[in-house]
Amino acid sequence: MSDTKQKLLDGTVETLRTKGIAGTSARAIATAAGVNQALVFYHFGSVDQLIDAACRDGAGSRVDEYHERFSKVASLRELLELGRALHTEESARGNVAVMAQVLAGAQQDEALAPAGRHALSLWITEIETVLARLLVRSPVAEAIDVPGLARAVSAAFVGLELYDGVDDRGADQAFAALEQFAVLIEVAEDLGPVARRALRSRLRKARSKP
Amino acid sequence: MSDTKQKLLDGTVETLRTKGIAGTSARAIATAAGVNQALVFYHFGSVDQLIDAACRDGAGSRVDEYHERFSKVASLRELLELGRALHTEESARGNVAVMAQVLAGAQQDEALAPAGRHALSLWITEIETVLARLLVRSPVAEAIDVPGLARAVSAAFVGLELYDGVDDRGADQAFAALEQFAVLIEVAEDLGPVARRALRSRLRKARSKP
DNA sequence: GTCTATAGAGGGATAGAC
DNA sequence: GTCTATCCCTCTATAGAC
Repeated sequence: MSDTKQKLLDGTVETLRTKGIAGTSARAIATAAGVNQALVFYHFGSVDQLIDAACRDGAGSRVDEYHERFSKVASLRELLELGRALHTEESARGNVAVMAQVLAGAQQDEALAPAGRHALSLWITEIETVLARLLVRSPVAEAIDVPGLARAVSAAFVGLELYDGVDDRGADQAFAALEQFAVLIEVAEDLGPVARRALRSRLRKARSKP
Repeated sequence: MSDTKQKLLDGTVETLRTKGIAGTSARAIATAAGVNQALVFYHFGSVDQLIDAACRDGAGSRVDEYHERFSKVASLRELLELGRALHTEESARGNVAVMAQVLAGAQQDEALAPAGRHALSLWITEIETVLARLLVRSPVAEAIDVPGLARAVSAAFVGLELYDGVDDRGADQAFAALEQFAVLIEVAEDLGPVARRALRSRLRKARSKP
């Protein structure tokens, strides 16, 4: 990867973070990257294609970076704690914010949708793996579709990022409530055999008549 | 409220929905509203101020509209069902999508932040009221901060809206998982006195050493 | 209140020199 | 690969006629 191409990729992430999808133009990106504006089109064809590439590059390297920490998570509470840490760390570096901007742009711009979908899918896969590992043989996993839950958690994370941008105290409160939630599930995980059997039968009943 | 002002408010919502925050210009709004572009500035001063007004107007009337249905919700499962119905109905009319676009824009544009915060706060208040009513005297309410949970739910809803825009099948899966989740909590709500006492003591222990 | 016209900035994209 | 220069478009905002 040539130096200029990487500068443009990094400059795009930077611009999306600081100016949002509405302010991300070829000129703004080139300024952030410290290169000539015409190089956006020479190397990537169009602004949309550059955003696509930058989104994939950024999300890929960031997920790789967090992979080890995900793999060490041993409980739902720890997963929520990692989520909160990730939220804090990434607010500064801005990868979740970038994904939120691309997703917002992708609602109307078909060219951005694949990148947004792909970036989010990387996080979903990571979270799905952890959840599957944590919930194996638990009554919770019997009741809940884990891939679906991973998608809900990932989407919620993006929403919390946007909420944090307009009300950081409210977002803190939301994160705190979710951590209390994790405790609740862990308690359910750890029920004695009698309660567990009762829970299972209740869940079966609820699922058979949805 | 003059006819033109209302046309501009409606046109702004329409434009945010169909073109996103990046494509919402005075000209685009005026075209959608069927009025002259200069009237944006005559009536509202600037595009940002018009978006602010439109966001408040749209969210206010939509929350009013759903208020009765929220007040009739009798269980968490019904709340999730209403959430899913709301998501489906609003995908067409676009108020949640509009809020997502304003929140995305508000990350960088200080002028949009109050409107995004306000619109979301209306939904949060509604959900908080329902949750407080549903969880009164339940072991769940003892463990979880209800205002925080309402914020998490509302933010998650915005994230799911964005996710739906790039992967509607994945979003469906996420909603389904959350509905299964509600069943799980209802089961916990409905434990016998012995299990309930055990749950409480576990929660107390978990909270005392967080 | 509503219109036309326009200033002045910024946008995507390309041609062509180096 | 990189640069300047440029075309043509859209943008916000305002001035001024009606």
